[in-house]
Amino acid sequence: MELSKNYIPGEVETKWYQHWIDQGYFHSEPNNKPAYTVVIPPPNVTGVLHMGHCLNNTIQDILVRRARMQGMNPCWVPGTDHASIATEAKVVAMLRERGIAKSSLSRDEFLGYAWEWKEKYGGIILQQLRKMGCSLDWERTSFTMDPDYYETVIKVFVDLYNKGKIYRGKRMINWDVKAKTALSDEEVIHKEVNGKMYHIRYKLDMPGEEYITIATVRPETIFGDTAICVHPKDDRYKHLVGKHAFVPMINRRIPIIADDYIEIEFGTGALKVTPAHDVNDFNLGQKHGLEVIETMNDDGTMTDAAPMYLGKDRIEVRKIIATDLEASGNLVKIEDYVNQVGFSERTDAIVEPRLSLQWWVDMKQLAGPALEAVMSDEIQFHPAKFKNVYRHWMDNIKDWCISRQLWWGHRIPAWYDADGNVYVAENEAAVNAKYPETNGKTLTQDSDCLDTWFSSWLWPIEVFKGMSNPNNTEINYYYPTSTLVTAPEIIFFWVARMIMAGEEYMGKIPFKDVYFTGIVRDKQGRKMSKSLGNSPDLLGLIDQYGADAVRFGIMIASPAGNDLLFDESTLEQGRNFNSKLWNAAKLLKMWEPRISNEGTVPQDAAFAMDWFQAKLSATQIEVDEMLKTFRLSEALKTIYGLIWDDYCSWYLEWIKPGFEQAIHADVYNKSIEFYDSLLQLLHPFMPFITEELHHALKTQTQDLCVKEYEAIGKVDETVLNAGALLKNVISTLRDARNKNQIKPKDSIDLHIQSENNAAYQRIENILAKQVNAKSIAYTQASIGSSIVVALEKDKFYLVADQAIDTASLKENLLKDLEHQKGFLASVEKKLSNEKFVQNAKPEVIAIEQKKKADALARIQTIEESLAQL
RNA sequence: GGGAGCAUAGCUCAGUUGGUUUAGAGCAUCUCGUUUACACCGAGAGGGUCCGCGGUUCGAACCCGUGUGCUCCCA
Repeated sequence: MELSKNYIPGEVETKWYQHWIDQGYFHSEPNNKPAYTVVIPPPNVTGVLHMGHCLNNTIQDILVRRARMQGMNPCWVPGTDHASIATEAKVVAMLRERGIAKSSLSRDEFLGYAWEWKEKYGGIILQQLRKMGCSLDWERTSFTMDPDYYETVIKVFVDLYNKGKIYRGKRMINWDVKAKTALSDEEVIHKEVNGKMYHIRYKLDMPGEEYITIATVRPETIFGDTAICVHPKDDRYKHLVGKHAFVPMINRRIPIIADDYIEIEFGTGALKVTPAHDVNDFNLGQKHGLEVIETMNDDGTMTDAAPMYLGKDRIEVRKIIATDLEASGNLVKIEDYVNQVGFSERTDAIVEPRLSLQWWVDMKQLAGPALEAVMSDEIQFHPAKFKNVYRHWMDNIKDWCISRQLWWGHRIPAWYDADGNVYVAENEAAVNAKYPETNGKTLTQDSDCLDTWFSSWLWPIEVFKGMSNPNNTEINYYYPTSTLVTAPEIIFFWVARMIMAGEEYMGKIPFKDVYFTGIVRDKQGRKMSKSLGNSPDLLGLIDQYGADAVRFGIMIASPAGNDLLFDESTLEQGRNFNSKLWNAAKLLKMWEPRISNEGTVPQDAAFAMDWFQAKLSATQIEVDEMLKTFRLSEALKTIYGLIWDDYCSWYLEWIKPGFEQAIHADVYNKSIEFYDSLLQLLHPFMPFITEELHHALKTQTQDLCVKEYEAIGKVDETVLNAGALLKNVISTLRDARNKNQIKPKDSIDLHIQSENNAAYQRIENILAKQVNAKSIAYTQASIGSSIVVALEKDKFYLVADQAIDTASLKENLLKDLEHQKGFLASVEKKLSNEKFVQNAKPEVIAIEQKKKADALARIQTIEESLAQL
C-alpha cells in the first residue's frame, strides 16, 4: 500500500468509524470475559457538543478502547437526559418564536411540541460523538424518558413515598421566576453582585418623632415585613423591645422583637424580618410566631401587599422605591455594597426564596451507606481530594426538593381529591385499588413533574433495565459499572445521588472508580461558556485538524483532576504528531523494495533492535502503571516521547541503511513490528491514524481496534543503559561540533580514549553515522590539535580540518570543571559529616561515595584535557 | 462567614515513605542546518532564591508553623 505525501484525516476517519460499526466491535453482549462497563454522563437531549464533552468523552473512549485491547468485554452505553427545565425552556422559546404562548396550550398539546422537538434535535449530540471516534455501543442508546425508564422513575417515587423517604411539605424553596418553578439548592448559582445597602427608618409607635433605622439590600420587600429584630444585649435598642413601629409607605404596625441571631455589628444592628422572602427570616418568623406576608407573585411582580407597585417587577421596584422612600422621609442613606445573589443555573434569573408546598426526598435516610462507600474507598475517587468535598456535603446534607412546576418530565404520581387529600400510587387505577375510599371520587393528578436528577440517579441501573426487569442477565453482568468519568461540578447533583440509588435499589455501589475531569477554560483561565463566546466550534476544529489531533490536543494539556487551559496550539501539536507518524511509516515503506536476506544482521542494527526492544518494554510497563492510576495525560506524553524521540529520532536513524543500500529482512521486519506495537499503544488515544497505519504497514489479519495486547517482554537493563550512554555520547559530540562551528557536512576523525573499548566497538558504526565521523580509532594517549571532550571517564578527540577555537574550548572546560568541583565539595561535605554517616541508610552512603568517585574521575579527565590546550 | 485545594523554567505541568549526581518534561525562545521520511522537520543551547519567613532533621521542592497571592465548593 502506497502512502500519500500527507495524512488527510477526513476520509480516513469516516472510513474506519463505519468499518468498526459494520464489524460490530462496539457492541457488547454478556459473555465469559470480564466486563468493563462505562455509562456516559447523559448529555442534555437538546445539547450540542462542547469542549467539556470532548474532554470527558475522549477520556471515556481511551479507557474503553484500552479495556477492549486488554481482552475485556467493554460496554460503553450512550444516551441522553431529558433535561426537564433546560428543554422546556427551549421549547417555550421556540413556541414563542412561532407566536404560541405556553399558557394557551394544554399539557398534552405542549408535550406534543416537546416530543416533536426532541425527535428533531435530540440526536445531534450523539452524531457528534461519532465524529470524535467514541466507541459507544449504539445499540444500547438510552433516554431518561424511554417508556420503561419512565415507569421505573414513577415506581421509585412511589416506593420511596411508601417507605417514608419522600414527603410533601410547605417550606422555603428557591423560586425561578422565569421558568416559574422550584429549584433544588444545587441548581442555584451564587455570584457576587455590586448592589446597594439602603438604610431606612421606621417611625416608632411612640409619642413624638422617633425612628428605628434598619439596613437592607432588598428595600422592595419591606411590604412583607412582620417584625423588626434586634439583639437582646444591644444597648441602643434594649428599650424598644416590645414596642412597635410602622412599615413606611403603608404604615402597617409591626412589633420590635429580640433574638441573639442578630449580629450587632452588621448594618444598623436592627433587622427587618420578612418571613415570606428569606430563609433566615422565615426561621425567625417561625420561632417568634410572626405572620407571613407574600409580596411577590410567581413571576416576580409585586402583589397587592404593595398596592402602589402592584404588577411591577421586583427588580424595577427596587430602583424606584428609593425615590419614594426619600419623598416620604424614610430614606436615611444608600451605601455601595457587594453581596451574594443566587441565580438559576438554567435560566440565569435571580432566584427568589419563597414559601411553597413541594415534594421532598428525606436525604438523611439515604446518605449513610453512600458516604461510607466513598470513605472506605469501596468507590475510589480520582483525584482523591474530592473525597473531602463529598464528605462535607454528605455531613451537611439537606432534603432534596424534587417537584418542578414544569410539564416536560416524569409527572408526579400523586392524586388529590376535592378535599385536598393526597394519594400516591403508580396510576389512578392503582390509587383506587390501594385506597378504596377514593372509588367514585373525582381525582386530580399533581400537575408537577420531577427534577431531572430524580431520573438520572437511576442511570447506571436502568440503562440495563435493572429495575424494570430486575435480575436480568445484563444487569447482573454489567453492574456495578467500572469507571464513571464526570465533571466535579456534578458531584452532588449526580454522583452522590447515583451512589444512594445504587445502595437503595441494588444494594451495591454503582461504579468502582470515579474519575473527575477538570473544567475546560480558555487561555485566560475563563470558563468556557456560550455567553462569553469563548467556546470554540468543536466540529470545525475536527474538520481543521482531524479528530485524532483534537483528542491529542485536549489530552496532552489535561493533568489529572486539574482544570485545563485550552489552547489551539496543542491541536497543532497533535496534527504535527499525525504527520510524524505518517512520515515514519512512509520511511519504513520506502525500504520495502530493498529488503535483503543475505548475510547476517549488522552488529549495530542488532544493538539498535535490542535497545529499542528494551525501551519499548520499559515504556509499556510505565504506561500501564500510569493508566491504572488514571494519569492519562502523562501516559500520552510518555508514548509521544517514545515514538517521536526514541523510535523516530534515535532508532530509525540507527538502523537506517546508507543511500540506496539494502536493509536486512530481519531488521525491516522487526522495525515494522516495533512500529505496530507503538501504534497499538497509542491507539486508545488516537484511534483513526493508528488503525490506518496498522493496515498500511503490512497485510493484517486483524483490526488494531480489537487486537489484544501481548504480554510485555522482560526489560534488559544492561542494553537500556548502553543505549543511554550512546545517546549521551552522540549528543555531547554533536554539541562539541556545534560549539566549534564544524558544519554538519564536514566529517571528522574521532579518537576514543577509554578503558572499555569493547563497549564502543559494538556501536561504532552508529556513532560514526550520528556524529559524521569518517573514522573511529582507539587510543591510549591524547591526540594533538584536536577538540577534546570529556564524558564520564572517557575522552573523545575530534580531529577536524578547520582551525580549533581553543579559547572557547577552554572556557567550556573551565565551566564544567567549576561545576564538578562544586558538586564534589557538596558531596564531600556530606560524607565528612559524622551525623550523616551515622544516621543515613547504608545504600544512601554508598550512592554518595560513588558520586564522589565519579566526580573525582571527571575532574581528572577535565584537568588532563585542559593541560593539553 | 465555613470548608477544600493550589503556588516548581516565559507557559502548562511531573517530581512516588525526606537522600538516585547542585530539580525534570512538553510547548515556547535562541543558534545552526534544507543531509533522500518529515520545515507540520533535524541537531544543539539557554532558561529555576522550587511564593516569602521561621522550624524539625545529618539532610527539605517534599514534613510542621506562619504570612502572602490565586482557585474552587458550601452558606
